Amino acid sequence: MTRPANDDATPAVAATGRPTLAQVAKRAGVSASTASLAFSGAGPVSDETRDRVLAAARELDYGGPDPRARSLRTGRSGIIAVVMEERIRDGFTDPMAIAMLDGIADEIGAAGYSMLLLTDSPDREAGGLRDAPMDAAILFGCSTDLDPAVAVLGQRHVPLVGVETTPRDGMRLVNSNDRDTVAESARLLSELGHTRVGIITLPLDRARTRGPLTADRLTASDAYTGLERLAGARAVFPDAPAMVASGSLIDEGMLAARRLLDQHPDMTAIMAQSDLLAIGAIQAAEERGLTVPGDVSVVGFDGARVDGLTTRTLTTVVQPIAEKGRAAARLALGALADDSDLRDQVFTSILRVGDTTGPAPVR
Amino acid sequence: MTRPANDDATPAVAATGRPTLAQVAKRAGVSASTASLAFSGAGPVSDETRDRVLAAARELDYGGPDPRARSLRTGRSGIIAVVMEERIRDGFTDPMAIAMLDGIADEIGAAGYSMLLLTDSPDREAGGLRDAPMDAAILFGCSTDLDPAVAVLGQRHVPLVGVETTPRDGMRLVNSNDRDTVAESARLLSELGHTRVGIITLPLDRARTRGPLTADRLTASDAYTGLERLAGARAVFPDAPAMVASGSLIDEGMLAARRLLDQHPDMTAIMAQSDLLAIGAIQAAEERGLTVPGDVSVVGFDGARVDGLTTRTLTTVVQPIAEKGRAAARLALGALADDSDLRDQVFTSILRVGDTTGPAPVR
DNA sequence: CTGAAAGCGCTTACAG
DNA sequence: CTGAAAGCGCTTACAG
Repeated sequence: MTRPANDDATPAVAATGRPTLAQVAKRAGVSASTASLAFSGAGPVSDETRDRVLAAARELDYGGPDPRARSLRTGRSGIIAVVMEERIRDGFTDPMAIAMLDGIADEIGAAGYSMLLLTDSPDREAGGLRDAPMDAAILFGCSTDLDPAVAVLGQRHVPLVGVETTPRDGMRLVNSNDRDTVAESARLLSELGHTRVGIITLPLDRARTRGPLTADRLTASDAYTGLERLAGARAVFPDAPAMVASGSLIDEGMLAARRLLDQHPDMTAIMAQSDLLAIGAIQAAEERGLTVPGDVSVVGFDGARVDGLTTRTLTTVVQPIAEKGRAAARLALGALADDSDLRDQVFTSILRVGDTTGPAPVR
Repeated sequence: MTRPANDDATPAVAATGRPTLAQVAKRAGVSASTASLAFSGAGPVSDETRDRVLAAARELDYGGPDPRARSLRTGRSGIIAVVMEERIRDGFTDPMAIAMLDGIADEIGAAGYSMLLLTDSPDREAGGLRDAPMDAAILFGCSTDLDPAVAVLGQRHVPLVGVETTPRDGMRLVNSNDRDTVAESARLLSELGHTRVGIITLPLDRARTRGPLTADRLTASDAYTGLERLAGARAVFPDAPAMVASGSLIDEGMLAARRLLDQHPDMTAIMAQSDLLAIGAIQAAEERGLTVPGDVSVVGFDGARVDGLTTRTLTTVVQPIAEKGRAAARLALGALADDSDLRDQVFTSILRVGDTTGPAPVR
């Protein structure tokens, strides 16, 4: 196997240092078009020719067509961005976020796309929302303050899909009927005789401020998920006091429940906006000698398996989280394919009664 | 403000449907080069000209230069890939993975780069490792079976950084001295009089097979992290029985510890390869009436705060996980900048003695 | 089945 | 401070 001399006008090495398709074609003695076809399989190429091209590629250590050039030419980058509003650490603290991401990755990967993880900081000078290549974007998080990101991406004409967000022009939506299902779980409590009920909410602002939910904070918030679930609870218990957590964490649930129980010692039920918060609430109740559900009933939200806690079955709302992720991905992919029957999707969550709710105690 | 008529040869609308820089330049009455400069700020442009260009962009609803074209021209995509060997759900179950990703995102974002999340399936037809645009890649996970991914990426001439992986040609490394620190924690146990010690390891194969660690499984495994930590423990306790967990989870720690304690009722200490596994081991001990550290000492690894468990301080090895992520990102970024003082980095983890270890009980 | 040509949308020397 | 020209590396009609 002697290597043919490099005796042509094409530069021996591209500016980048990597070999190019043109060089491979030349060495294989075919045109660039044929070489391209040999790699993509998009057109008819004889086996013999294809072998020659692939051999030449091997000899030149060519790793395949450059995705940058390809994406310019085809108009597709093969990238779907997932935009979260917070740092990775915060966003992924919530197991629900992971599960949803998993659903997204699943569907996107199957379609040959990759997932770009972006943080919502439109002020950042370069990179990120403003500059990253993407064919579509999925926005999610705890749903506060998405507007700047939407503006930047909208101006770039990137098709947008929102998960659990306020409806917006030109943005497809994936939601679930949280408000209704939470109301249903509130009615369950009501039927069990509970009247003094407390609420623990997800973060309601970007700063994740912890503390009692005042009227001011309520009007100032646009955290879709938290507000929807709150509305569901208050549809049944209009005056229920609420404590805002700074994240979906067991520790936060404990903190919030302690304050709730301090301020309202006669409280007989707690509605938490996530399972982790609910577990924290149970721990807080138990640490002051209250039994669940004997003295206090606790309702959660999510229906996730929680690592390390196999002892009890939470009364909770089970949401199809991975399926929501998959639906968001399909919507994003569909927007690229100009799929005309793209429609907003509303998923149904289901109330699952476990062993953490019971009749209100008679005092 | 009347809009000038479109009276030129440039097509009114690009093939993609989005306006182009050329159209903006034309409308502003400047050359494409000047328009480009107005956006990038890379050269001198008079304020007046820049304003005209930006105004034209606004009128045409131009969202800024197309990243695809830019990246072809500049040779940079602005993307750093992070490659995990498993599905998102599995990879991110481990809070350590999240913390590291956070460190990576931090550093990458500050440099104007974005993070592409890839799963290691080199067999996938399109997309992913083979086709996604990227300027460099960081590989991590529980470190099994990275070779195919490395081969694909290497052939594409993508600079590679491995975190906790076996050294490989042409790949920068970020590691920590796990083996030594685990050995140190083993010596602590030894000095406390423990001789019958059990080990709970991280997954040792891709399938995350759970169960006793046999000689066969040991030789078959190439899970860098787990093997290193195992070697540290066995340096002090050569014959310590080990149980392989299928993930870094409290539940898994419980399962493994139960089996360990069943098979070796006289065991007085358990070394777990993660804090979550250690917490599970504590729960397993306590559920059979053993006290920690009275009857059984437990050592962990990671030094992470675990949500919902504020009651005790684990004896563990604290590793600078986010810092490792940042270092990996700097290495990747450095490779792009042809930074010549790029060197493999070895971090130091530190043994932190908590309240889960004590003298071996006299029986 | 193969090749010649055009062009995706930009940025960067270079000249003025 | 501004413009004309070249070219990044591909893929896709189109013609043969």
